[in-house]
Amino acid sequence: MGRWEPNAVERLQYAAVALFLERGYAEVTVAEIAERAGLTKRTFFNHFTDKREVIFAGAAAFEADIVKHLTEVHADAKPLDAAVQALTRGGLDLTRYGEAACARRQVIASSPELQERELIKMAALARVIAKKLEDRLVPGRIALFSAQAAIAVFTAAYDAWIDDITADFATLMRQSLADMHLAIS
Amino acid sequence: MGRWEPNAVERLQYAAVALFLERGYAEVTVAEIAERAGLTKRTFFNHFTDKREVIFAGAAAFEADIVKHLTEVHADAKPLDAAVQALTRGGLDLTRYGEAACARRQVIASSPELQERELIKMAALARVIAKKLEDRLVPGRIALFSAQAAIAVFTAAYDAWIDDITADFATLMRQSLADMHLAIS
DNA sequence: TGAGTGAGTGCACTTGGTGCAATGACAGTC
DNA sequence: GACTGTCATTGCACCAAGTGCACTCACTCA
Repeated sequence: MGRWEPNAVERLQYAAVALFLERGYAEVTVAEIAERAGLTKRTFFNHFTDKREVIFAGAAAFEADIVKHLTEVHADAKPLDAAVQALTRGGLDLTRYGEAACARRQVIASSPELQERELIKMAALARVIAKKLEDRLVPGRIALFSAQAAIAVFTAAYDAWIDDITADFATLMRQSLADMHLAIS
Repeated sequence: MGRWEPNAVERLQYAAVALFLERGYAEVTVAEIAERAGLTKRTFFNHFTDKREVIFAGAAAFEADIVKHLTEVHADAKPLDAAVQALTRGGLDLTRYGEAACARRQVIASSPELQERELIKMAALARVIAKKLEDRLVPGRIALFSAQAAIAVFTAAYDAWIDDITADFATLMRQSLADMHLAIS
């Protein structure tokens, strides 16, 4: 593979997921990922700030997608409902990448280091959602609680969807939200 | 300081917090922490699995404390109320260590790495609480949502208490819980 | 007094991660 | 066709986190 093959980032992500599935996150070195992608360790760190990040490169796009959906939700929706609607639409966008999503989820589930990173990405997403809710004049703490609850609803629904990839994601979200209401009531 | 001075773990924790406050988490090496504690880097890693963990050594005790309080909550309390009561009592136990808690919080707030670790500790605590709620015959997903909501309530109240260490923690928890109910309703 | 225990140590090693200078494929310009 | 600039990629040296293993040595107890 020549020095100037295109799509270095995609090749690194693909190689990383494949190797993590084969041998487990901790057993794979960055040098091995880079080698499989026909690149070097130095190039890996030009594209990703650390080893975990190769799995979370899509998070920024997902966050942007959620924010876009959130701006399109009817202005007088209650904050929790607004956040849940945006996450439902964002989740539906994700369901296009079914098999890749499963592989990714499996890798994350196998490594505490990756779970840490996922939690902080979700926490950051919650803060962004909360900020957008504040733009709708929702008080700060109510906005944050709504966003956090919506993220919890989304995470539960997404896990359920990974368990049965043929299920309808919007339905899973409705069920998850109903359970959240039962839990808080 | 001789080789057999007692309280190696406490000395390492104390040295770590002091150095992190002085120069920031990332700028301090494990070797420096160990040196200030009169020990070596190797000994540090005999006591803590990694550099972050020196800040979270108390988490296991806190978790055990919460579980104990939870078992003492009246059996027919609603799951969210049960979890919130247990976390309120656990939080009150924490308020004894006021100044140390502030320093710790400040260190964590200054480092994304430490925030990641804190999030996973809280997520683990939520799972433990959820499991105990399931022992009360609360359905799995309701239990998890209740526990996560209670943790969110606790975190908000704890942050408020750090802002004003003279405030009554139980009152802050009540206010935080009320806001959570407003957010979900 | 001598064996055993266990906390602490020294050392070599792997791996994640960074700074810096060099390379070389490509585009555009004269 | 030579010249120039750009930028992804690379090589290299280096630091710090973390580990395995053998060793030391203060203390205990028979």
